[in-house]
Amino acid sequence: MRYPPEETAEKHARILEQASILFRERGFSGVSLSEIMKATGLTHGAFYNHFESKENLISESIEDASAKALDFMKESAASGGSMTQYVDGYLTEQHRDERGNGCLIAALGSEIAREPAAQPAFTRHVEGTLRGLAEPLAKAKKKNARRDAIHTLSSIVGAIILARAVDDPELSEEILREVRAALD
Amino acid sequence: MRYPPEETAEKHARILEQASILFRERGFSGVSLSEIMKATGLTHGAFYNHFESKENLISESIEDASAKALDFMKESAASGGSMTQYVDGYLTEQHRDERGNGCLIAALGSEIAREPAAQPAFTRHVEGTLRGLAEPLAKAKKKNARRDAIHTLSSIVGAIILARAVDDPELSEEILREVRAALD
DNA sequence: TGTACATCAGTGAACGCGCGTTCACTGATGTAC
DNA sequence: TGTACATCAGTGAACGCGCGTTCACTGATGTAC
Repeated sequence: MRYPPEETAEKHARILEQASILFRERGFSGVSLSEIMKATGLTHGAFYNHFESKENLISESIEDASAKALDFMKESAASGGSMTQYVDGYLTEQHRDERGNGCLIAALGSEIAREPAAQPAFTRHVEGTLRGLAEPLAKAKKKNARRDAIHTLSSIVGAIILARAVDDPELSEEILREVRAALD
Repeated sequence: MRYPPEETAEKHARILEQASILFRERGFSGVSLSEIMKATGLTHGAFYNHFESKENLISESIEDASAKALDFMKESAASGGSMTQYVDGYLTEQHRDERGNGCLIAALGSEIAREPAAQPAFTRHVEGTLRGLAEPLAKAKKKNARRDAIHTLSSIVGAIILARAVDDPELSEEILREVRAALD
């Protein structure tokens, strides 16, 4: 059945959005195309009208999620948000528990190395995030802006991964709290 | 065919070792039991003479790899190794490229949250690593030994994950170098 | 010490299952005249 | 403006494949007498 073009484009966007949420929640191999299509409200067969393959969807969904995340970062920087504010918002229990809508790097970082198709978009995302962190520091005439951005990003990504991996709620909270304190 | 008990125990240990290498290289769902058994020099059917299930193997292999890693850490601390030395050895291109023999936390951290069976052993491993990092600091009468250990572990885990994920060799080296510099 | 039998860690075929992908078919939308 | 046809994004059955797991069978080792 044929559909109006804007409806098709909207479905394409919805597939990308659901895919990027589910991938962050359960990893690339932990989510099937059927699940993604069901979450979009379609059946699995329709997938290939929108994408060439699962690999293709993976890289497009990272591109999409990255663009949204970098836009968000720029907005918050434009409205005067500091790096400390960004860090404090990042290292929260809410972010820890909302994998699907959270940081791409923390959710998929260790799987990206095994998905060559996703690496270019992911690398651009990391570089964009580093620039977003370093820019305000450089403007404030801080020394070592780039180094601080790299170290801060490594710290908060590592901290969220540890806080998510660990079984013990107290240890998990301690990790978030102490890394927040260390970076303030 | 029956085998001498020591031979059976040795095969059990070899399965654990190969599994922990392959899991670190390609993730839990990226490795099949057949591959692990082939790496051990056996056929897949023999697996169930040694383990109850794949889930069971996952948690035992983490326990095993954790014990080895913590032993190594204690030895290097006993022979006078400082935290800075540990960090500098951790943030190397060699460690980045040798996933299979490298840090458990960096290789599997973001997958552990989806493998409940593996969480208890992993949590003990994180706690043990933090203690191994904090102890020398506390002995040297440093303030905030625990906080520094948590922040340092988060930083180096995050840095290795970023350095592995990124496509661009220069950026990858820059991440390792700058986080080393920031922690010295 | 020798014989008979139980044990049990191997082998490899077979199982059901879910996956990514393909395909024949449907029918509303857009286009040509 | 009305009719005839091409388009194409859906549906859902079907494909081959690799997975985790099971099972009948094998035969050297350990045990009982």
